[in-house]
Formats: sequence, C-alpha cells, structure tokens
Amino acid sequence: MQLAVSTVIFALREPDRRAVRRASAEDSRPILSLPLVCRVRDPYDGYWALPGGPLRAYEGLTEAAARTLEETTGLRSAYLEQLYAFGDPDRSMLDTTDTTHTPGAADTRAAGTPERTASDRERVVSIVYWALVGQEEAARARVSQNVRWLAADTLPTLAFDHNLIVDYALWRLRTKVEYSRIAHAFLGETFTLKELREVHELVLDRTLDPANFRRQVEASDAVVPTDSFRTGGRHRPARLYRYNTAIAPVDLGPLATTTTAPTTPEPTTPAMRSSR
Amino acid sequence: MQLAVSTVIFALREPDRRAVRRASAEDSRPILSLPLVCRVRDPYDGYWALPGGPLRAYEGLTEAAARTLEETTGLRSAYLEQLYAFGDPDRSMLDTTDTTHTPGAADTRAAGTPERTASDRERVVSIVYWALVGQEEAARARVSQNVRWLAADTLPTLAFDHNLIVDYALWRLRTKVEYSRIAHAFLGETFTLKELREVHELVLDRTLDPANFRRQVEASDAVVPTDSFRTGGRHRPARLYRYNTAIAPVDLGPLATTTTAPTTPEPTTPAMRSSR
DNA sequence: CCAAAAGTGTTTGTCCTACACCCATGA
DNA sequence: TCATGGGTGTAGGACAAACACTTTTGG
Repeated sequence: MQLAVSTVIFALREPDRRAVRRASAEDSRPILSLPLVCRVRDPYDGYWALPGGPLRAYEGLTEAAARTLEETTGLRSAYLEQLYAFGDPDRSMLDTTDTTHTPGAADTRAAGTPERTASDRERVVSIVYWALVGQEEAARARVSQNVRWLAADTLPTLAFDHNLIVDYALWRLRTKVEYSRIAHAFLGETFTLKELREVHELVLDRTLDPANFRRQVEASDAVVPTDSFRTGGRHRPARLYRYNTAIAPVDLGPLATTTTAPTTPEPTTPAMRSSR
Repeated sequence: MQLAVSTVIFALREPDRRAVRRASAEDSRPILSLPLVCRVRDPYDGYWALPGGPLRAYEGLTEAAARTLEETTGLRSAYLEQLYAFGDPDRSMLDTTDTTHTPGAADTRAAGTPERTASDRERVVSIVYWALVGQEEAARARVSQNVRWLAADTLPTLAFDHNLIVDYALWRLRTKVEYSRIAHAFLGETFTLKELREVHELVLDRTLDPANFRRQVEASDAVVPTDSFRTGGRHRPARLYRYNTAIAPVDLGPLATTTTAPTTPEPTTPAMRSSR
C-alpha cells in the first residue's frame, strides 16, 4: 500500500501559439490550464498525469502538496486546499484501451517522474489537493520536457483516474468561485474590477453584468480600493483594488485555524429563522 | 506509516436516563449523538476515540468506513460521505495534559478495539468519513461495554485530534443541512413535515417557521407526499412524506456517479447571468 | 467630438420572513 | 366545544437581474 499526494494546479495562461489558430484570430484571452507530468513507467507509460509523489516521513499533507507543486512548476500557489482522497482498490488499472491521448507525449518523456517508485500494480491511495496560481507567477513557470500545461476543458485521456479527479477539481473550483472569494488568487497584488470579473467569466464560462458584479463584490468586502488607477486604455482609468486579508477567504469551518487563514466566523445565511 | 479510516457517526437518540435530570423534566427531545470507542492501548489509553481501523488490502475507502460502522454499532448508515484526510506528522502526540475526559472511561474498557495494531507513536494518516443513521436504526444499535453514544455538543476530551475532527464534521453537517437535503437520513422510510422540521431544528439548534419550512421543502422536490397520515395526536392528522429518490441527494459533482447516487445534473444557482 | 469603458441609478421580479387565518381531529 | 397542531394566504423587505444613464479618459 502506498500513500501519495497529488495536486491539481490551476492557472490562467496565455493561449499556446500553436493552439491559437483554431479560434477566429483575435480571441486571445487566457485559458484555464493545469500542468501535467508525462509518465515514464509502465502503468500508463507515456500518458499525462497529475504532479505528485509519495508522502515523506516527516511532512504534513498540505506540506507535501506544496512541495510537489514547487518541484514540478517552481511556483508557490496563492491558494491550496485539500480536494479528496481517492483509494479504490482498482484505480491503478483503469481503461488503458482508450488511445486518444496526445501523440506527442511519447517523445517528451524523460527520467525522473516523482510519482511511484515501488513495484507496479501496487495499490495507491492518493490524497489530492487543488491549487490556484497567480498570473504573473504562472508566467514564469519552470519549463521542462516532461511537464506541460494543458487546457483544463480539452484534456486528453490521462493516467489512472486522473480525468475524474480533474473533473471534480474543476467542479469544485467553479462552485467555489460562485459563493466564495478565491478568484483573486488568479491575479496579482492589485487588480481592477474588470480583471476580477474576467477571471470569474473565464472560470464560469459565461459573461457577467459589470454593474451587478461591481456591486456584489463591493458589498461582500472581498476587496478594498486603493488610490491607484490602471491607465492606458482609451477610456476612463479603472481603480485598482487589493484583496481584503482581514476576512477569512473561505469556509473551512473549524479547520480554518489549522491552515493559514485568519480566524473569522463565517456569516451564516439567514433562512427561515425564528426565535429560540 | 499507517493508513486508517475513521467515521463520525451521527444519530438522533433519546436522551440518556441519567442525563435527563439536568433539564426541566419534560424536555426529552432527541439529542444529536455519536458512538465512540474507548481506547485500551497506550497513546490515549482510556480516552474515547472515533470508531475506525486500518484500511484492508482489497477494500475501498467508503467500504472500509461502512465496515467499521457496522462493526462498532451493528448498523448501516442512510448517508455516508468522505469528510477529510488528516495527516499531520504530530497528530499522534497531541496534548495529553488535559484530564477532563470522562472518569468512567477506565472501567468500561475491554479488549478488541479495532483501531491501530502496530507499534505506538507510529505516524497515522486518517481518512475520515461522516455518516447519518436513521432513528429506528439507531434505536437498535448494538450495545457494548467500550462503545458508548455521547452528545455531540458536550464531548469530553477525545483521543488524538478527534475533537477537531468531530467539530469539523458537526460544522459540515450543519452547513449541509441548510443547503442540501440530507436531514431525511435521520428519519425512517416515511415521516411528517413536522418531524423533518424538528430534525432541522435539532441540528441547527434553532426554531424554524412551520409554514415557511413546508413551502421550502415542497418547492425543493426533496420529498413526495404519500396517501398515509400520522394520527394519534389530538389534532388534525399530518400527511406522511417519503424521500424523493429521483433527485440526487447532494452535490458531489462528478463524484456522484461513483457513489450510490443516481446521475442528475445539479441545478445551478442563477447569479449575475448574461448572454455569451 | 467620438468611441469605449468606468461607474451610478432605477425598475422589476423573485424569494424569504413574519404572522394572520382557516381546517380537522381527539378529548 | 375547544385546544392543538396541520395547512394556506398575504403583506413587507431584501436582493438580484436587466438595462438606461452619466462620467472620464485617449484619440
């Protein structure tokens, strides 16, 4: 039995030069992408897989996720949260029959995938994290021959059950963007409300009303205005905002104190309240 | 390194005869309780702990949770979901200095706690599940000398980090009751809306408006009316309802297909929608 | 001046809350 | 018949969606 920690790393990246031809030329908005590692061992040899590796003796789970994130991309994430533990006995031997995986995978493989060192077919329980990386941070991601960033919604067949895992992480990201305040993790230190809205639009894949978005964000206290403005467009400059660190970013309940988040009680949604 | 699976099992149980004296006599509503196992080994010897045990070679994680649940209580749960994986390196050696744990614990211990068979102080990663058990099911729970049901909100100091785990499970239960439809799992096959409302009130610890609760539940399609009525009170009989199995009970996203839930797309919350 | 995006105001509809009110039953 | 809870109606408030409108810049 092996215990591994893997991470689904999301970032908004400029579209690849090769892939940009498909669209109508000037649609060059960032694309929700994630880095994958090409396997060089027998189970799923040549397939892409999530970055990860075995848990070391004296490190915590979150620590291990941050470490593998740094090892594969050279980056630190602005947001890191546990996703789910996958441990079905047969998840090492799923359908290899599907051959729709990227053909270029075979020639990019190299030595040193950190995942799985023991004998094959051994059972692996994976504790999976998901992470968000900022734009500037993602721009200077380490390039490597067997690490590649792929678009999240047009993935090939991945190794093991990693397609299911990415789908679940995507679902969690989209769900959480709607009710929590994590979209800023995709941006830099300061940002305009238009930029923040575009992150929401890219993640949720639909347009949002600028006026209503502005009001909703301002009412949530998620951001605080600065005195700076973003100029350069041929229009009125937009005010820059900064993420409000005084409020807990997410709802982890009692677990919020054990992570990096400051302790702040979550506002309860009023619903059918009465006396008592 | 050990990998264990533990489960936080919730049920609404009649208050204990001994504990009923504290209240003003006729407040005998059910109490949110969970079964705990008394440890008989050195780390936290005599303390109460969550039921669980090592993951077996050929069983899935959910399978292991259901098995330990059956082994400690003899029951099957109406709801079972993964909670979190706890794996900090130092969580086997937390504060033993606190001695506020129940004094009667020492004399109820017996041989055969299923948890942890290897040498002490070894690192343990626990994948924790949480479960809901129906009222009738909970009433015929197996009694044992080193298994006892304790009230969820007045727990003593538990072994390891199990207090934190129970707090988190409680928070998840309360959060999920508000937006999902899991409260029926505490009840039997059929139930009145008053009974379902009382479950919500007990879990959330506040009263709810009966009229609004009725409308909200009926609008959510969570239950379907039957032709039977609950008679006996000196008032108009109440219609019995049944849980609507045609709709997925919770939001597990892509993971819903891997569990027992039928495949039904989750209705998205409309918010700031526009064209595209 | 004009185009374009920043930012504000306003209407409309929907949902929740509180609470008044009728209905049906057992004693 | 009356007390009790089952079940319905409805006015008021909060909030989101849609969209008209004003403001401020670059060309």
